[in-house]
Amino acid sequence: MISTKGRYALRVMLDLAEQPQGTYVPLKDIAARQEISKKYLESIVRELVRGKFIKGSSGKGGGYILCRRPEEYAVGEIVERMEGTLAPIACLTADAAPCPRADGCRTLPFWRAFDTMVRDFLYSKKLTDLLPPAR
Amino acid sequence: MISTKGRYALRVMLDLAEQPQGTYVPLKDIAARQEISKKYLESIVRELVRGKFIKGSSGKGGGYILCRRPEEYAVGEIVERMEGTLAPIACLTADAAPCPRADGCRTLPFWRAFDTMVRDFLYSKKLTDLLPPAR
DNA sequence: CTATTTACCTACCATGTCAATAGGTAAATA
DNA sequence: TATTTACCTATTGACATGGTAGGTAAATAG
Repeated sequence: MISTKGRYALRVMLDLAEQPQGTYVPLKDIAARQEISKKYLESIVRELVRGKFIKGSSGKGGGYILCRRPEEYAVGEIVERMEGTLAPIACLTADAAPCPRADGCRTLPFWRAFDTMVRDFLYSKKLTDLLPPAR
Repeated sequence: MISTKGRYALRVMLDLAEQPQGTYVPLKDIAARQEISKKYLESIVRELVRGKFIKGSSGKGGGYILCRRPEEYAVGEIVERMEGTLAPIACLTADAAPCPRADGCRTLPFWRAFDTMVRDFLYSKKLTDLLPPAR
């Protein structure tokens, strides 16, 4: 299951994509629109900043803004960043120790195929694919 | 991430599918072959019995046996049984409370499409698809 | 220069799940 | 009767989840 971190992050990104571009959007407003605790969103948004997905600006008139155009974000990279990995099993994470049973494992090729399918799907979808068509 | 419950259950089912059909296979042997704690496997196997995937027989000469032919099991039903759900988000579980934000939710249709793709994949794969071709 | 607004940071916490282990009882066979 | 096997309940330690509390730093408006 995708945790709230990944799901909320996606909603924040979509919220930003729907605001007038080029202006900073205060987290307070995002929290209100999305009906998510602002305090909790802070930790999520911080991670998005670290991942160079969005940029923050302090002080009056500050807030957050997208670093790229909405169509340049794949849903997969946002979710992957927040969840730490998209791998369905530990054996397929980037830092997984080589498994001695891997050679004869009946399930490994299956999980690999599953992993590939999930990644292809999530990385093929862009932020704009989740937004209403006309502006 | 798929938990060990789902992954181990799949390995147990495949192990049974690879043994001579029609004979009861002791859990001790499965645990040894799969290198999984027999004690832990007990809880997994119990769930498989409850789900009518396998059948147990006590006493000497006892063990576990498949209820159907290997090609009649979808991987998805095994994993779904063990994990409780295949849904990627809580909103899409069978017992989910209706969400008041569902109508305007930008992400719900996306997660629904994701869910459908995952289910289609997992239910299209049969046990025999994970086994070596010739016997 | 002061007040306000905003981002940004560290620490903490309650709850639940995961992955087991411990220690049995019941059933079937040799 | 002894042995083998399934089957059952309870417990545990570690960790992740989904937050909250209470600040500091930066930027702007007045």
